[in-house]
Amino acid sequence: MTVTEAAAERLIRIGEVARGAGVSVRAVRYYEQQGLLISERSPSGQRLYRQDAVTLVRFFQQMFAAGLSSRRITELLPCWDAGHTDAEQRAMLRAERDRIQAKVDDLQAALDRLDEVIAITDTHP
Amino acid sequence: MTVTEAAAERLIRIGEVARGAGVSVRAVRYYEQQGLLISERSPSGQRLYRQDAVTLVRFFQQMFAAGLSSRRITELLPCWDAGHTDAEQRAMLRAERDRIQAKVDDLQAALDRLDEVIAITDTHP
DNA sequence: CTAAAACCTGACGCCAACGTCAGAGGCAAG
DNA sequence: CTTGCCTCTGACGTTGGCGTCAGGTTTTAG
Repeated sequence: MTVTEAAAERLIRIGEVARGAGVSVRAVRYYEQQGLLISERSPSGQRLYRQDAVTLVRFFQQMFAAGLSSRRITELLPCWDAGHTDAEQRAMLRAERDRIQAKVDDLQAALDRLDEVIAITDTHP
Repeated sequence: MTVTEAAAERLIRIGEVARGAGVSVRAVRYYEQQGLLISERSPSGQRLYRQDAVTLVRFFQQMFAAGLSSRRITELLPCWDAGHTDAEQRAMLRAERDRIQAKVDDLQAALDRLDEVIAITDTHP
């Protein structure tokens, strides 16, 4: 692989991104609209993404599952991309972390209550 | 306390339920509309709840936080109320339990990723 | 008695992450 | 060439757990 080949990375279309990350094409368009993804356009107007977009979309899914909004994710993306962080971003990171931890605790408590009932209903069928 | 006093339990109005459980009055009405709560009515039409409605509402909040829908909760309420469970209900209980467990795992993974970044950004300020 | 606080029934609004439909191009294979 | 799949823009629909406003009755405190 030459340097010029490395520079001219292979670009992929939206369908490949979607299949690769296990989401819908619509979702990928939505992410781009929200500023989470950027794409070049082919002469005919089709979106062309870098290959790491797949990894990125998986990461978005994980953050969504953790309750972060797309807006919050865009605000925190520089922390990954560039390693750049200011005080505000570090504060947001910790706030989100604490929120998720609290959520984990809540879920664990709910889980315990369900397990109680399951134990009871299994011994009284 | 006599038997008749015990039978004629003190009933509370919707505001007391809401304050007691830390939710809005609107939320309590919504729960009733969804079949999660039952109430008698005063001659003038005001809702009168049993005192344990407060505990019940707190429980609903916990289940909502765990991702159960009001519909699902109504389907599982007999498991608490009467201790009655059929095969279908036991299956739902386990399904919800597994779903919550999976969610906990997802959140934990997200938490770990955030902690990674926090560690990095704290050492590279 | 009266004024404030609490309650009632509708009914519309909200938000976020998409789903879905319509109508119109674009692109490789046989 | 045409068939069939992929992609485009734009825009409305969905879901759930409420918030909120309107306009009216009831209860309670002083």
